Amino acid sequence: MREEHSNWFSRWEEELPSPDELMPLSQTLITPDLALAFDIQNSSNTSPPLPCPSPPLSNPLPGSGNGIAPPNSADFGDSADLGSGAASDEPARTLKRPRLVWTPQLHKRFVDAVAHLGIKNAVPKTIMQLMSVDGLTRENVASHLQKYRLYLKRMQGLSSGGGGGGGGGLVASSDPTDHLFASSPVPPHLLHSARSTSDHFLPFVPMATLQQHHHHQQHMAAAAAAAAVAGHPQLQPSYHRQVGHFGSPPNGQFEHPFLARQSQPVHRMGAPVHSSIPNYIEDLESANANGGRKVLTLFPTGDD
DNA sequence: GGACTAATAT
DNA sequence: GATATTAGTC
Repeated sequence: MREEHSNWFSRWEEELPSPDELMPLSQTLITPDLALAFDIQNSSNTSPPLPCPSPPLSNPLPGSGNGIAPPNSADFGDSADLGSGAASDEPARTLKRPRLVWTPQLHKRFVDAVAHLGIKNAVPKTIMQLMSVDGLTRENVASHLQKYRLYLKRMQGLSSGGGGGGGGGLVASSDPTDHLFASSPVPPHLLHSARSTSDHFLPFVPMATLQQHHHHQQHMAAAAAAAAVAGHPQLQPSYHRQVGHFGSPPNGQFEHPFLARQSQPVHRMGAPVHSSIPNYIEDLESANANGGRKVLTLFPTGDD
């Protein structure tokens, strides 16, 4: 029974798409037209070599002299309407980003991050950093986290035999309810109601790297985790936030998915935790959802 | 002021 | 129903 713990993660890890599988996809959606329209050239690419092997930590500081994509550039309200000239320039900071769609893969990554952090330390900012998905904002994560917590709550209620409510005989097994959530296994320790950092389940998060002088407020554990996440110089997963805006390649360069594939020496140690969370690509889909809203879909390549 | 959560809006 | 946005709080 206890073995299940190491089991679930092992299985889970296996399920995780390998770096190879994850890389592709990316701008496949950027049609030649778009590229032309924006004068985008596929020179090599600007993204960092990313020799980072294990943890998906990264230092989310755009300011780096990378020359990579600045956090957010213009985002056009209507991508299709190149002519609109809305954001071609660089105003855009104020424009709204496309609605994010949580694909199963993206959600999986999310769960992975939460699992690694432990529900207690799993707060939007930290999760976001761990996921290191470009274009993903704290708000995105916060919103999703809110829903996810609700889901966990429900799960607990159901499995706890509480069932008092009109559950009837419904057990977790038969709940097609949250399709998305159901798509990813919920780490057992998440259901047990938050343990603490000291829990035997902390994957990486080397406290040794604490170098951030956090101010006050909030528990140190969270800060520690965050610091660890942010304070890893060598681990630079994928960091470029250029979501939803094909339009303004900061450097006028776009990296090619296939070209940019980072070689991730996924070395798995005995430890069940610490899967390498590679990189995700985003992809913009103009769905005429609401009065001309666009839908942003960050999706990984590889399938599940 | 930043970040978190819960509530509410779209 | 899924996300985004707002509001209150720490």
